[in-house]
Amino acid sequence: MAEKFPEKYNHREVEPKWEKKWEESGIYKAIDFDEKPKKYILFEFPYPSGERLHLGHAFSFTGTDILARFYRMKGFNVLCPIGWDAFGLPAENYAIKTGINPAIATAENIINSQKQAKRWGLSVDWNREISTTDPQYYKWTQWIFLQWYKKGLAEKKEMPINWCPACKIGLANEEVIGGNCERCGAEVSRRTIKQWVVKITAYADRLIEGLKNTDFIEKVKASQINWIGRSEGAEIKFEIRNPKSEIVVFTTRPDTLYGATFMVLSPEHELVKNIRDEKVKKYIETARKKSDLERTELNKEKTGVFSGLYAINPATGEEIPVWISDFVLSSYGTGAIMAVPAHDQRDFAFAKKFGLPIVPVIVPEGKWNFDEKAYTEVNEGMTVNSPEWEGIKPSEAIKKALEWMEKKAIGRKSVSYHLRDWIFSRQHYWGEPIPIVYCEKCGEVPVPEDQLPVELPEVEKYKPTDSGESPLASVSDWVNTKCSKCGGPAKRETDTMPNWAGSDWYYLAYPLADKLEVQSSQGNLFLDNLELLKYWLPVDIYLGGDEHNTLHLLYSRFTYLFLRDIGAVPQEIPEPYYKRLSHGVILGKDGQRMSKSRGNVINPDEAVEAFGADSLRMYLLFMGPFDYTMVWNQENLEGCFRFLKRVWNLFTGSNQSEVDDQILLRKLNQTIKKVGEDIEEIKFNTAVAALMELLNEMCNVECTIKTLKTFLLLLAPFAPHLTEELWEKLGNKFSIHQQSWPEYNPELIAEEVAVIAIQINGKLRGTTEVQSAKIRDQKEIERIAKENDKVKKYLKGQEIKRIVYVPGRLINFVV
RNA sequence: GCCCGAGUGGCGGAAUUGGUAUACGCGCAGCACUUAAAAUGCUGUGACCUAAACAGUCGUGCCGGUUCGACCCCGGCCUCGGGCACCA
Repeated sequence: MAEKFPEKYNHREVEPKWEKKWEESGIYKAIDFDEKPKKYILFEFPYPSGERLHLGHAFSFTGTDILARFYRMKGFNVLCPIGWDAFGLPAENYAIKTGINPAIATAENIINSQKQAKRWGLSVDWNREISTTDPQYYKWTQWIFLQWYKKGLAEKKEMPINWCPACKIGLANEEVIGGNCERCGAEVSRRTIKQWVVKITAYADRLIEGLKNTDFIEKVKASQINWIGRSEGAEIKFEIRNPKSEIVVFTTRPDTLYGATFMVLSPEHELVKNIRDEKVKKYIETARKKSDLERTELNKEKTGVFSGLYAINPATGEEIPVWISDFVLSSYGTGAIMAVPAHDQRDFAFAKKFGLPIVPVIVPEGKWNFDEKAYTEVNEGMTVNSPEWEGIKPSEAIKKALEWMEKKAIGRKSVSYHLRDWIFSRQHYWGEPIPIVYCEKCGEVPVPEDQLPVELPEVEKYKPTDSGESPLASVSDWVNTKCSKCGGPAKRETDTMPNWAGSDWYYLAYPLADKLEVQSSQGNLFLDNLELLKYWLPVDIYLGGDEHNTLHLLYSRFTYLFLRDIGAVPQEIPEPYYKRLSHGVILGKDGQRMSKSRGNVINPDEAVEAFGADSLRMYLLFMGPFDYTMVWNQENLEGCFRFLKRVWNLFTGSNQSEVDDQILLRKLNQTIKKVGEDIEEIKFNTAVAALMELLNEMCNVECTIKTLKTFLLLLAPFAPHLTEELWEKLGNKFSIHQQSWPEYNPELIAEEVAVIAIQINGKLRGTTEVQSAKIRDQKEIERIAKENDKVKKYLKGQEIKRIVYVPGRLINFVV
């Protein structure tokens, strides 16, 4: 019998007590090369901002923590780490406002965030904590960049970028909010400047193919594939006689070549640069001034200008005019198109506006008015006016057209991608310096690897300079350096890396965390530790938000594939993440996204103070499916608090019995099965419900000590503090979180009696209880069912045409 | 426009993937304890019909289909949420 402990459930006492003990005892340590099977469970590391960690963090971290605790109990060597993605704009903006060095503000925020995370009862391995702003960390972020550089995947290039005229800096796409600068709100325009670019497009196909080595949920795979946007088609050459030149276009519809009645070049196209015509020059000038937003928002009304050039349609041999319009993008395909207004809606709109001819080369099966709309169907209709591929389906004509073009050497198969190369420069201060110097003699020179890291110097002003350069440009001590090749004077690159750079490889840093601190300048973090990486990789379960399903996931997968190509990560492991799960979003109680301006922000720390971390954890998981968008409801949180109080009171009471209650034993075994399966399937809400059901039954009877212990074990991942306390009070040794997950007895799960539904024509008319042993005996069930009074009533005077019996479930009489 | 996801009581959501719709929780109502309230415990709670119980009818966004049987599968819509978008 357990001792009596009649005091009230006091989370304020219980929770900090155990958090301290867990920290001192280090029970959540992940062990390198342990014999137990490993499980690498990862949540997206947070950004430690002045706002502290928010409810969304508490939610996703808790979900991850349930998995970590569960798999630990299941006998796995679990790695569940935490770190800080600490470079980035918020810290820099804060520095601009206050003049406080971002390094100091960030360090402070990290301390506060650590306190929060610990207070939530997360079972992370704090020995492996990392921060992207630590020079020993970003040394390797820079090293990866140098490897790209060596392999020709990183280069400095003239690129059109988003430009904020007020802040005088280039902005990444993610820093442009609705066409305006995220920082100052000014309207963003386009500007071409020299930028570091990483050729992620070289990996486009492999990033698609690699998905088959993962177990990502469908929507994640879909978003990756969508973003890459692979499309197959053809490149076709169009000759220009005067002046002699040619235009190459990319098209997915080579079958419509006979219908190409004009061509369109993007304003940035090479050929356009030599045209002297005033109207053309003017058009190009206005196009340049337009922001991306304007260019795409004006999609209703097409603009354009005739170039004065004519090209030869290689199929018809006819001359067709070449136009210039900004609806053709310079960054996709070849920056030029053949326009087939009869079979492309955009070309159609352009032709209508400028009175260009529309020539159908595919006839639909039904009626079609080519004066109203383009016909774009590929799998229906028949080609016409196309001597080389006449009278066949467009999809077949595509193949024939390709063959014909290849034979005639005017075109070939080609693939295009929506994916663009990755602009890697930022004119910000608070980021990793790009390890390149510019020597007067030798030109662009990479910093030798043994001189890494190139440390970020302190600056006085965090705003960019008037020239649009990074604030680093003004630190002359730092900028002026020596060339590693010739020893002559050189200047450092002053652009820094984007926020993605540090998060590209952080999942590799956790297994290597202790190596980060002690590495020598000669050693190589990756190459020297391949075996360790091989032990821990891949990440078994990666939990994150939908907002990172495309870019972060793509960039980090690309980084991994690249590192694998150069042998820096294990060859045996093709992808960094095996399973990717996305968590949902919690809205404020008004059903709106939480934001300071709306005043609907729920502070997780307040909830923890009022009801305890365990209550909050239970509630976050119980509120709905883990990947749903859900609305915060304080009353439901209190319901979970009540549940924990009832648990406490049950254990406080002295209603223990010596003998197992058979009904309870069955429920207990069913619950062991259910909770375990639900956790594995990320159905936390129903796992919690099952625990509540079990508690309800336990409250109605006297329980054995064994039952009580088992219940605690099942609850342990969800309410780690409470269960640890009660575990101790039952007289057990520390810690409940080092116990094994309970096993269930399959024989005890089966119900003794089955309730069988009786249907007439599929409508429920009654139920009957049958001994489980008899459920296979259809004759017997039929007999019992027919004796049911209600059934008798319905069957009276009816002829039974058919009887459907589902063993143990229902019997249906068809009359 | 394209690609995902979702529509179930007063509310959040369950439903062994074709087999008794609404588990669990919240809310609400009643009762017990209390001088009273809070807390706690117990009972009830889809709608309609009925004095009530029984019985019955309806019921998972809408219309139709398949099936002995459909929240679940098929066809056609509607609404909401998220992402992408002049990508040739």
